[in-house]
Amino acid sequence: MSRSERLLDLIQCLRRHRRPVSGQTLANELGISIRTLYRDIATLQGQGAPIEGEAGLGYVLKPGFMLPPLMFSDEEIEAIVLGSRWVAKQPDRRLSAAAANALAKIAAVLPDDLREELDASTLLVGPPAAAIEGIDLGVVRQAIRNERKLAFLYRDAGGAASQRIVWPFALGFFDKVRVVVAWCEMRQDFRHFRADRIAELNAIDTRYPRRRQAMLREWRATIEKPRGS
Amino acid sequence: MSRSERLLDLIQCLRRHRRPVSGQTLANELGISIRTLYRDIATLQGQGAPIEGEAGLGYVLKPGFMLPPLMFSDEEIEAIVLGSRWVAKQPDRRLSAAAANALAKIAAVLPDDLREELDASTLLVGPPAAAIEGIDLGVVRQAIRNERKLAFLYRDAGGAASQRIVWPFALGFFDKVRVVVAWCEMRQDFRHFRADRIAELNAIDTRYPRRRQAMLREWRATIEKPRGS
DNA sequence: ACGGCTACTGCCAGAATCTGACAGTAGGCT
DNA sequence: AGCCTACTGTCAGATTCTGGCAGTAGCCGT
Repeated sequence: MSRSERLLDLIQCLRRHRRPVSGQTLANELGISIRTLYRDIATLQGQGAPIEGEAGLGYVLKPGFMLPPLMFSDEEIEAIVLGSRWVAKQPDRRLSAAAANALAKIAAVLPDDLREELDASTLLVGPPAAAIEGIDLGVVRQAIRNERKLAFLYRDAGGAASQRIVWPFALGFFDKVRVVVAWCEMRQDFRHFRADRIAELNAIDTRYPRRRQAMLREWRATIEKPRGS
Repeated sequence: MSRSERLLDLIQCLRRHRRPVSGQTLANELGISIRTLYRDIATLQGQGAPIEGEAGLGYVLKPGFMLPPLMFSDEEIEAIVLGSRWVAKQPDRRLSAAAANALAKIAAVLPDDLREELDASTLLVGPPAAAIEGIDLGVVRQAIRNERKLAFLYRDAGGAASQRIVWPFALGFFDKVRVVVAWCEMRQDFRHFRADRIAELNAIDTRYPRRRQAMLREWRATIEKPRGS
């Protein structure tokens, strides 16, 4: 196996183990000596891979995704750029910043003439959906990722307000509104909450008792065979 | 310079030259012998790069973008995936297919557990903006890329129809409608055309006399200091 | 404070790979 | 027919990679 292939394999190995791994273990998995492993790690770090080693513990790959070399067609890259621009205009600040960063990273590796074409690109996205949301959707996304409960004050369509504790598992992006999809403890059922009607949002540190993916599947089943509308 | 770096350089070289380049030229640019160049080309082709060589002509890189290894944070990859999903739901069939392909390519290189997370991802995009456009926006995008004229029948807000010949240079994606931005030969001015009011679209094979980017800049200047609205 | 585990570096000889040169085949272009 | 080019095989020398050894330093539990 060539060295460059092995370096990619090494990243995959590090991703498999979430906890710190000793260099010796990695060397065994790759079939190389410990000395060579140290050299490989140094090479990867030199190329910017966020690998951390601590004496007495082992190596960890800081969260992040290393994409290996990939081929995209013109239209595929156009699609990615257009999509990222759309996300960049969303009101969710953290996500929008992430989209802008991703765009910058992609632009940075394109040759000059193509970068210009992207900068002055011909696919434009309309103005941000001017939904004024008082809450930070980043909190919601984090709660979803970590399967944590959320508490907030909800003002429904009629104007009546109620305090809710919910188990969030999805976030929907519609034309004008963003919707938190969650299990509502009060109603004991799946409910959708428009982000612009949520106030006093607080993350609760307790994990909710079900798996996010299972809830998502169940919820999908209920909306895919609708009986009413 | 290490071999793997040189391979990336080789791709950049091929991208710079749009027309076929002889192997000898490339070898000179990279400072290697012609024999080694052949080996490098073979290696790249083995890794899937779309390089074509023809005897008597030279090498061409088929259009497409090879992205070198890139690091993205969790949120950046979430942003890219969400954006691509949005594009995948757009009515422009070719672009939407491209977005789906790009998503598949990204998913293919992620380790299993992360791929699952993406598949059952928690960021959803609402139903496609149900604008029924009778025309193929792919034709418009291609005309923009190649700086070619377009002819179509346009029905304006009042219902009056007129035959137009325009120089398209941008495509705007708004909440519900897509808008072609172009110089209108009839009005001798910049005009916006809603895609759902365009009929009998035909690409014309003649190039329009101005540069797309210059028109885009000029048009931007006119809308950034609006006097009316 | 101690020993065990680990990350990390410098060094060196053998192994593996890469490289350039030459010779030769085959295909496109004028 | 002649020129340019892509491509392959072979081989010796240059380059790089690799594994083992020795040594330094940091984290950990006892």
